[in-house]
Amino acid sequence: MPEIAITLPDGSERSLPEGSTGGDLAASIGRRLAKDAVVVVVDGEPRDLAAPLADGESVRIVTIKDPDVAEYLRHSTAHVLAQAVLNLWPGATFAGGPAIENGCYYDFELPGGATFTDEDLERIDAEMRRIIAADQPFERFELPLDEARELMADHPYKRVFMDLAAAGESADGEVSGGETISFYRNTPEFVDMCLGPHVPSTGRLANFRLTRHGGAYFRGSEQNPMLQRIYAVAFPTAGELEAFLHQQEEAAARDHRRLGVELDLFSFPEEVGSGLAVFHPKGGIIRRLMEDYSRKRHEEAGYEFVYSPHITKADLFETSGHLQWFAEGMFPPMEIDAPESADGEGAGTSYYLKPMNCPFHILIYRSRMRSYRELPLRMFEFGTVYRYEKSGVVHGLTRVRGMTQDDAHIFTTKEQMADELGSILTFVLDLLRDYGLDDFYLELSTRPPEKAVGSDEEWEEATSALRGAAESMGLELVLDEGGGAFYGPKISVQARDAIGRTWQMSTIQVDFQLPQRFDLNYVGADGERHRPIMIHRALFGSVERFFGVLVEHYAGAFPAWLAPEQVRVLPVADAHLDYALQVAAQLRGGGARVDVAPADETLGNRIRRAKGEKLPYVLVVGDDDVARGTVGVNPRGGEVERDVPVASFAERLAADVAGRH
RNA sequence: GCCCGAGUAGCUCAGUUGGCCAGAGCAGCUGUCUUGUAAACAGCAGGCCGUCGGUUCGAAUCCGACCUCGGGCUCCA
Repeated sequence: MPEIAITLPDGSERSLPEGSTGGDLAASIGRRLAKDAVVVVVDGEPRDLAAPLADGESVRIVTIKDPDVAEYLRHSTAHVLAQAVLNLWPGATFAGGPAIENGCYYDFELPGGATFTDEDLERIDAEMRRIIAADQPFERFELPLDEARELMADHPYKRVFMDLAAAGESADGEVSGGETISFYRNTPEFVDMCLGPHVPSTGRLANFRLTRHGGAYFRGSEQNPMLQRIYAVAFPTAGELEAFLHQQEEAAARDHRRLGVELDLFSFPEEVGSGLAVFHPKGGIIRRLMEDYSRKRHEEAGYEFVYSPHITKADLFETSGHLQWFAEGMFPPMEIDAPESADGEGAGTSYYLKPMNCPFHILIYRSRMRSYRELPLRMFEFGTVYRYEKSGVVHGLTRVRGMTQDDAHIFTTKEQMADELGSILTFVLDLLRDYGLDDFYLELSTRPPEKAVGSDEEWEEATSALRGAAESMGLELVLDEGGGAFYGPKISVQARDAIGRTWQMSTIQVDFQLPQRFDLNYVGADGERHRPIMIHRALFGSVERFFGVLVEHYAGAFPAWLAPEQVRVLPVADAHLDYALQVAAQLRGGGARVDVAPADETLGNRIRRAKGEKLPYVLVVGDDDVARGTVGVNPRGGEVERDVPVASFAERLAADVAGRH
């Protein structure tokens, strides 16, 4: 029998009979490997274990232990999900079902426009486990386009994918544009169109959980019908699934919406309106400290502070272009002196709530002639803006309709731009670190393919300046090709929090458009007028959002410098109250935020309350302390210490605050 | 904006197929207790059952609209 030669990743060669598959290869190496093999990667291309190998190919066997394997498991899990739904809902049809981070989803259309319920997920889960227990094989086959369309006669969305691919357009990875269409068959009844590869059989899939269901537009467009999507998470091992679910629980316990209520930080009164927050006194302390520190650092970094009103006449946003491009995201206008109240003479004036601060800062710039000697000119404002976010997107403090941006606009010459971008980025990252975030990556968004203002040279110059600044930070840089706004490229800073979630924080955006629209200029050393370049820069993004991120990052346990109440002094009995008040006064004299909880309740209960409120320090004072001038220190997350002199505790607290711990 | 779900006391939740006075725990208040490190005891008070309309002899419960919240899609200048 003729043999083929296969190269393995370690460079060694193996001979196998012609027609051997990846599975045969694994079996020829070892029984254990054959059992653990999931797919093979042939000359860089993933394939099914059952696909025949050819002479001279390089093959890597992907096993259950391989980090790449999750993607295949997830994709195969999606097929099982689809089969389960089609089994349970005769007449249902299905659209796309890709693997995604941590799992997969599948989109369906149920007969009669039905939707899924939570109970349905349980039924589907049970059916999926039945399919997995049956250990159905994934069998690949290919058909020419016309036969493929025939096979999917009952599934119009699948045929849309085929047509898209045939027309050379993106089919969302569901099908490629070749001569034939590939399918996978699990049972005589269930076939799904798919590029593959898949695990050899459904028995390999066990560690999944259905998580959510909801509506989703076909191919993500509001123009298309809404399908019903089911999400699953899936992992190679039960341990990974458990770990993931545990992490989800941990994240839920940190949810700033929940902690905001529990810790009495902020609320969203229904009477005020959706997406409009009020900050309670404890949240107010944190917010003020955040803002104060930011102001101090901005002042040191050469920013000048400006202020602007919350509303303005429509003209300003006509000039800026906001009404042309973003009117949908703005609150509707207030009509002042409308025609009916002005005896029909003349049009009324429209005032808008501002969605951005930049036009105001531009007017300040333009209020007089500017010299190159003034540049870079850095204007900073905690500017409150209002955006009419769509009703379905408002979410806690992270997506609101009224927010305060820590907004700065920097006007520079073209020559200064690169240096300025570098120092802004350094400034931003340093400041974020002071707030306790220290794990970042950067994203560079470049010119969008279609609409864009500014010349190619300008884009190139600004983009490379941004890239240079980003690279000099020594951080991971992700390219977001074509993801920039039409008016200029940008860098966004993504921060990973204490449990590894990423949040988009600061953005640094170059703007070619507004200096033009407002005809900004400065007089250069040559006596000629030149156009400045404008950089938009927000560090927190919005104070509200950053507040929410910090709540989640710290799980509500704010470091001493931000904690609303840093210390609570608990007298053991009434007899020790005077001493407790004295200790509190002494600490307060050093600038600490201290309260005393009198002995109306048991000590244990007062400790419990203070712990629930996540105070950095609880001090207990009794007879011994009164006698010796000491305190008992019960630090958050630490061991109780007795007989600590008040002065040394005060020093410790001061050190915490100074070190932002 | 679209699809699904939910709104009962400050918070977390019970409230059977529509049937008198709507319940609990925690929090709050008042007493008693005076305590050395995560829940002392007793009592009191607290709700137009999200809002408006409808069905009904009768609505927290059924129907509709609206508001708000949660999940998903789209969006996030």
